[in-house]
Amino acid sequence: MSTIDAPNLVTVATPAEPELLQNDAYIAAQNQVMRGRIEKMKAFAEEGVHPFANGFTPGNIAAQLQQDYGKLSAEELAATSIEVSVAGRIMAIRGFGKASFIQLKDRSAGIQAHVRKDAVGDETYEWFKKLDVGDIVAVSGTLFMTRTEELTIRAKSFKLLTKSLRPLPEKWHGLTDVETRLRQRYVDCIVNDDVRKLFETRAAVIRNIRAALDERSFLEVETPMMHPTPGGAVARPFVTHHNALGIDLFLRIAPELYLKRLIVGGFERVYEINRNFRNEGLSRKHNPEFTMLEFYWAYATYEDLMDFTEELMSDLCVKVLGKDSFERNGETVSFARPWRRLSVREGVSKATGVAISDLDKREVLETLARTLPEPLKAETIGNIGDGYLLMEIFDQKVEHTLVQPTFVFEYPAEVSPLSRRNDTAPRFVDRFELVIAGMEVANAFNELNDPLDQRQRFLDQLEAKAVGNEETHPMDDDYVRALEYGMPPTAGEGIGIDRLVMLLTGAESIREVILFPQLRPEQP
RNA sequence: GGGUGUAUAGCUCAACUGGCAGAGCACCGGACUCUUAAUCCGUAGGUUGAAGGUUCGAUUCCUUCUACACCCA
Repeated sequence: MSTIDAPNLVTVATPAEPELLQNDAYIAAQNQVMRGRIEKMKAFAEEGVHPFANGFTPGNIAAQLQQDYGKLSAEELAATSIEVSVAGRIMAIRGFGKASFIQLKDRSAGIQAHVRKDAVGDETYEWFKKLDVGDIVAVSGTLFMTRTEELTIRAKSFKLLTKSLRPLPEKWHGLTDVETRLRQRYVDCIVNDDVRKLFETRAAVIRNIRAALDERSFLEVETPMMHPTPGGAVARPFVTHHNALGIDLFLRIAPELYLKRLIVGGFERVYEINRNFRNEGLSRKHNPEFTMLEFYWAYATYEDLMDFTEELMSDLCVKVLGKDSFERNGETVSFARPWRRLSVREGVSKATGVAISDLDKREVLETLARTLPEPLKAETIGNIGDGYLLMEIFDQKVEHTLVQPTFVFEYPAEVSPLSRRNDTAPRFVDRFELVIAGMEVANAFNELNDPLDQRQRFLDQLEAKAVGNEETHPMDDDYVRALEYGMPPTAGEGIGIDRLVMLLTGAESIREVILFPQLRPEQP
């Protein structure tokens, strides 16, 4: 157990003083509170107390102390005389003249300390009174229980570790302004415990997914983030430039084609959890960089992936939330298996009242497309194929109505340039998307491994682009070359980690589950 | 890209129809040795997001810009 050397506050003879500390103009430019804290910092430094001391190792963390001793009675605790030391940020100071309570917070939890003048000495107590909410300090002493039954450290000594110059937000209302919370996420994390919890949950989600895949002999790999050809999805990429090579590169929009190259390479089961970048609008569901899991599984089918996804996610839900359901927008979303499986045409048929067989008729699709909530322009309708029309109708009429986890399958081949065709209905591909609470959470399919079909699909995409469709996939000759060596029959899936975390944490916006979401630069 | 709204002290918010810019908390000073938003007394703290305009006078009305939120594309 570490102890704090007395005298408590003196750590070095004379701390080096930054030039700005002597710059009156700089100090005068700060607000009242900061000026006061800079003056205190100066006073500490002048007395040889380093305001940014180093080299203290806490012997305990608050949560462990609370767990081990928080339930003992005052008498039991008094009998033990436990010596502890903690380090943390001062979140509150309640002074009573010759004694004070301070509330500390470390990475694990909060704990209270009681500092008495007669216990630490007059001089030390005078220094103690110069501490501010926000300062980071070390405290050592013995544990006792207050009359209100709060576990408390009876301070024998304390030490300033880090002087805080900026005041924290108000203790009662806290920090609520969304812009400030996101721009100064560090402050958000200091004062909003829910935010810290959310990101612990996020880490648990990723940890559990990784464990589930590792258990099943999937190999975690890292593929390029900078692509010469932006592929694996259809989205506008960010462009960057490599000086030495003299070429433009694209931040990846998906790792898919590289992971499948690795299936060709013989790994058979691979996954990657990392960022994708898409140069598109920002919204509650979209951040330009977002985290995807993609995994590829040789000798499995997309039906195997439905089973696996159900299992993975319902287990994950129980591990993270302790139950297999949660509330969202006033409805209970249940992750209990099995999950609904719905074909695109079935969904559209139910939503529109049109018979499934009629959804193969061009004029029926065109009529539906003209009567959507956001009707397609006549020009657009004329330019796009049946599959695009069908999916547009599905997206507008069906997707947002799917609250419970639903595997939507039977996608048109023309909107799925990388998926394997269905053996009995080659207009469609063996693909599903998982929709939960109206959000696309996963996308999976049997991988197209026929190199000739793949080349033709890329060519079809080029043709679609030539007639004005902006959302098309570019040709990737090397990927086709890889397929020409032979890729075993494989199913692959992508899961949007941010959206999954949104569901499991109740977050309404993707920005809440990303530590530093993209914002416009602040005004200077 | 379009529409609506918001921007005032470190934080959370007021300021009626255009008439001296305020409160709570935090800060600073004082009292107080079991508090939990501690309490009590006192002081101080402002480029009202930015730039223009109207007016005797603008936080308030007008224009433009910036950021953020929500809705839509």
